[in-house]
Parts: sequence; C-alpha cells; structure tokens
Amino acid sequence: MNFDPAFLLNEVTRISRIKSSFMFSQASKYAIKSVIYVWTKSLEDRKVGAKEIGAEIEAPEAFTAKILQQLVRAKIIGSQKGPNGGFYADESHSKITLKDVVRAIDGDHLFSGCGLGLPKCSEKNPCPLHFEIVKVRKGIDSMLTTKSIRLLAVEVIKGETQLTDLTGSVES
Amino acid sequence: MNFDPAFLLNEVTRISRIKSSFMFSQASKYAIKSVIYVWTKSLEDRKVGAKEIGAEIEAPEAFTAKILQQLVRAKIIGSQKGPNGGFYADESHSKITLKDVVRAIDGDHLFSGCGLGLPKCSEKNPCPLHFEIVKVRKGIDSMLTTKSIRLLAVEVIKGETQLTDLTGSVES
DNA sequence: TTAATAAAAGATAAAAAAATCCTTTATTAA
DNA sequence: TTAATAAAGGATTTTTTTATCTTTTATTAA
Repeated sequence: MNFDPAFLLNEVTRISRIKSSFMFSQASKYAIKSVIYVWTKSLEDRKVGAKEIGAEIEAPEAFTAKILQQLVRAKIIGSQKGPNGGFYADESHSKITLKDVVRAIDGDHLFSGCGLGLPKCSEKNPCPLHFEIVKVRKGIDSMLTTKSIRLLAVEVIKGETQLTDLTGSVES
Repeated sequence: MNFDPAFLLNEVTRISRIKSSFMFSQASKYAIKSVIYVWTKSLEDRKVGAKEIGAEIEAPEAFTAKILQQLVRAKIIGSQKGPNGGFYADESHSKITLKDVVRAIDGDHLFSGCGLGLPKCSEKNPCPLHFEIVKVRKGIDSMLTTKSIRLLAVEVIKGETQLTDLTGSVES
C-alpha cells in the first residue's frame, strides 16, 4: 500500500466518486446533476458545453459527454453543434421530470419489476418485500416527479440547494 | 479535507469496502433470499448446505456460498462444517433484520450519505433531492426493520409470500 | 469558403461486480 | 482412525459499468 498523502487523497476522491451510490447509478447521478445544471444556464439563455458541465458538477468530462448524448437522444435536453453551440433546455423540455432522466439512463429497474428479482412476483404471488416495495416506490416516484427540473434549477439559482459542495462560495 | 496519511489510508480501506447498486446489489438480493430460506429450514430444525440454498433461491451456487460466508462472518446466520453441517439460524439471530443483511453485503450507502454523491450535502447545504431522499429512506428503513427475518420466513412457510416463482406448486 | 468550434460517434481501457473453480480446513459418523 | 462431508478460503475468469481517447460531422462567424 502506498502511504503518500497526495496519492491517498486522490484515492479518496476517486473511490468516493465511483462508489457509495444510493439507488442511482453513477451515470444517472451525473445525468441528474447535468440536466439541472443545463436548466440553470438555460434560464439565463446560455448554452453550455460538455466540458463546462463536467467541470461544474465534478464529473469526468468525457463520460459526462456520453451521458449528455443519451439525454439528447431521449429528448430530455437539446443540443447544438458548432461555435456558440452546446446543450440547452427550453419550453419543449419543461414537462420532463427527473424520472424521465433516470429511466433514460438506468432503464426502469427502479420503478418496476420485483425488488428481489423474481420474474413472476405479483400481488397474487408476492415476494417477502412486495407490498413494502410498492410503498417505497410510491415515495421514489413522487421524489422524481413532483418538482419540474426547471423548478429544481430555480432552487439552485436561489441558493436553496446545491449541485456541488462550494457551500455558499460565490463563483467568478 | 484531512491530509493525515493514517486517516486517508483508513478512508481508502473503508470506502473501498462499500459496494454500489440500485436499491439492492445482486449480492444483497441473494443474501436476503438466502437468509429467509435458511430461517424457513431452521424453523423445522434443518441445517442447509450452500448447494441447496443456491438451487432453491435460483442463484449461482458458488457465488451464494461466498455471500453465505460473509453472512456468517457478520453473525447474521451460523454455520457448521462437516457431515450434517450447513447454515442455520437460531434464537441468537432472532433480533437480526434485513437491514443488517443489506448493510453486511452492500455497506450503508442505502441508509446514509448524499443520494447524488455530494460529500458535504446536509440540511444546511442540501442537494436538490436531499429532503425527498430523507423521506424515501424512512420508508426503506421501515421496510427492512419492521418484520423480523423469522417472521418473513413464517410467511413463506404459510405460502403467503414466495422466494421463487413456483407459484404454489408443492415441493417434493 | 474557410477556420474554428462543439457535439456525435467509435473504439478502447480501467475498475468493479458477479460468477466460477480449486484447494484447505473442520467435523462427524462409521 | 479414517473416509466422507461441507464450509472456508484463495485465485481466477467473465460481465458490466465507468472512464478515456480519437475521429467525424455539423455549424457558424469571419
């Protein structure tokens, strides 16, 4: 084992990013943060590049770019090539929720199917957690559908919530 | 950030043990099913082998055996080597909940830490999903702690719930 | 029309999770 | 005491997820 502090600090950062996931894959966490960040910029009529997005949400740029591609294909955000291009969201995206984002990246594993993996789990033939999972899923659904992404972006702009850990510091 | 090598080394080790997943990793799903199955057999005073467990819960036997090892190390079930040996649960395990099982296999990322991966997310500096995630976690916690594993096993024995998809067929 | 820009796409690499295989150790019943 | 049994442990392989790098395509401003 390498005891060099610089190396270890880097390891902590790296491993912290890769692991410790709640119920979203790393990719869908980046997607959620990206899409909210894009909205914050679109609300000030600015398109943003993949590079800026990756830097702002503290995610690997190239990986973020791939995720942004998926989001564009799923029509969750828009994109424009060339100078002054970038990613954006507009009125045509205002109905989209975080649930759509998670489904576009992770599929609907989080919203349907047996929580223990039984192919035929149902009300009639439930797994031991079936009815409890139904309840938990209601909560997850409401978490990801009650506020529009635009509103979440407004809350970030107001400083009520954050996408990074700058804890109040003012950006240049 | 703490730059002390001893601290960082410990962090690397600790965080490295955490595994990521959606709600449950494949491993913890097998663990949940295994531990309930072991209880159903222990309630009829039968020890069960890894081979039988794997077959019954429809999981790879060798992988299941590895998971069972972890569960034994975490004192979630007991084991005995040799002829007539196998895995079992007894009174000493009756206080253990599925939450303990999930924590033993997946770590506690499901129960703590920022859902979007921000290192300093808190009530004071919340991520956009912070308060909603707190609510969802309450539901997950209750799902995994209200019924004892023994009771879940009783429900399986009664045929109220199932660990496989045999949908009512009688085992030989 | 062209040079610069930025997304899209493709290919590859690295890391982690899932799964398998083989050897060792403990136990017990004959 | 020994042969059979079953868990424990170690090493390796496969698959999936995460991450990176390079090339191509579209756009636009000069």
